Amino acid sequence: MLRRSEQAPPQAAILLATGPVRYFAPNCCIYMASDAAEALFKVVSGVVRTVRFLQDGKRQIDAFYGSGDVFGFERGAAYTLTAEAVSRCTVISYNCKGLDVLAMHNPALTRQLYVYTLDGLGRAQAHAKLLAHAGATGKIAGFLLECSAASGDEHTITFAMARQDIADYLGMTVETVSRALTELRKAAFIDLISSREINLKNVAALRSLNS
Amino acid sequence: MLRRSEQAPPQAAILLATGPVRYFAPNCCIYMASDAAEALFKVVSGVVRTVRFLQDGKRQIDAFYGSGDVFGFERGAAYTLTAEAVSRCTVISYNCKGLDVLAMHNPALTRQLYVYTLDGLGRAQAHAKLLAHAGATGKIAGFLLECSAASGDEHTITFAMARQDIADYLGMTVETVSRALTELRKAAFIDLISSREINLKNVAALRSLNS
DNA sequence: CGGTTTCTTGAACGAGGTCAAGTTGTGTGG
DNA sequence: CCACACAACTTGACCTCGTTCAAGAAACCG
Repeated sequence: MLRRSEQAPPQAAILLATGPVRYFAPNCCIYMASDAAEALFKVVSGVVRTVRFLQDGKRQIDAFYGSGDVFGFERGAAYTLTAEAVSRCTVISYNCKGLDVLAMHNPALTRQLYVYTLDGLGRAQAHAKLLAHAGATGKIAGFLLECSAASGDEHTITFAMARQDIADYLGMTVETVSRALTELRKAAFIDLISSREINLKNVAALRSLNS
Repeated sequence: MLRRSEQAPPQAAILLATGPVRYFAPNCCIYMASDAAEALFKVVSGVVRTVRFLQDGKRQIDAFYGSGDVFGFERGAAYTLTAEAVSRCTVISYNCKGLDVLAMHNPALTRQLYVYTLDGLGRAQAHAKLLAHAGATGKIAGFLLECSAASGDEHTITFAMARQDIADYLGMTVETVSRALTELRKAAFIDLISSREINLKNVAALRSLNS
């Protein structure tokens, strides 16, 4: 998650240029599951999460999106997930119908959409890998590495999200997240600068934990 | 998984028409992780799995593909997963470079690829939902519902895959899979006709377990 | 500075993993 | 067609790890 899209071809500018810009405060809803899927979104700044609410009241986070990432892709006519702002954030929305019309005349745009979807696919597969990975410490290690790769900074991570968000993303409880982090700190693999800021001291060790 | 692609637009025929057909015996390797990602594949008959092998020797199954499904999509130049035949199966391979050339002149084909990728995305998200879902019985219930949706037959499922495959797909052990199935049988939600054939007696109950 | 939320830590419990044995199923050769 | 060998599946007993419940510490905000 938070993986920065690789440098986008010129065509991507179309997406950036044409849609209205919108601002959201933390925890604000961008769209709801079952809403008509009329727009794609591109994150300009801040972090967005897509969420699923289960019958028993539990919450699952499907993905986090950082600047440059595009979200809102749907196979059907309605969103299957809810999108919310994690931090204060800015997104560009792009109307799908308009996009379709444009794509008719612009194969390169269609191709660009295809590549963004591939990004999402890789992201979802990496997420499944983390979830299937037995062991709380390994999951957290993998999550930290994802964050590190997304931020660009190899060694310092600044979380936009709370512990509860991390827990719901990894399918565990806040308590276990906390314990796993202190365990990694005691092993001297990381430093907990503050609750939202972490220093990776031994990336190789984290990588081996994650497999 | 095993979700049958919704009826493909005419353009899909391009994919079907142009590539060489290949046959695989059970457990045969179709491509390996780190191989050059030169082809997409479409399943004609049988079932295929994509697999990830972890350092500790454990195996994760990323997805199952049944007839009509397309697999082999990659963001980069190499496959990140290994594809293997679950049962004896027939697939059509399609060279990616040729596809690129075609797509230049055929926006509809590019769009079709885009839709197939959306399929994969939805599949991966559903998988993540299952994996994050705490509770062995709930996971199995969700898996059975996926299989039922894929097969078309609402009530009878015939597995192509072994228990170990199910376990590696759901991130649990064979023993737990077995126990969860007998639990569902004792609750009279399913009938175990044989080890590879299951009858869903109470779909509503399964659905509520899965949430 | 007080109040609220977030984060961490502790203790007890329970679901799932592990190890081991038994059962069923399948394919092969006599 | 049966006997045998091997693989797949099921079941049981035990133990580990993560959840749950509860309390305390730290950060955030009015």
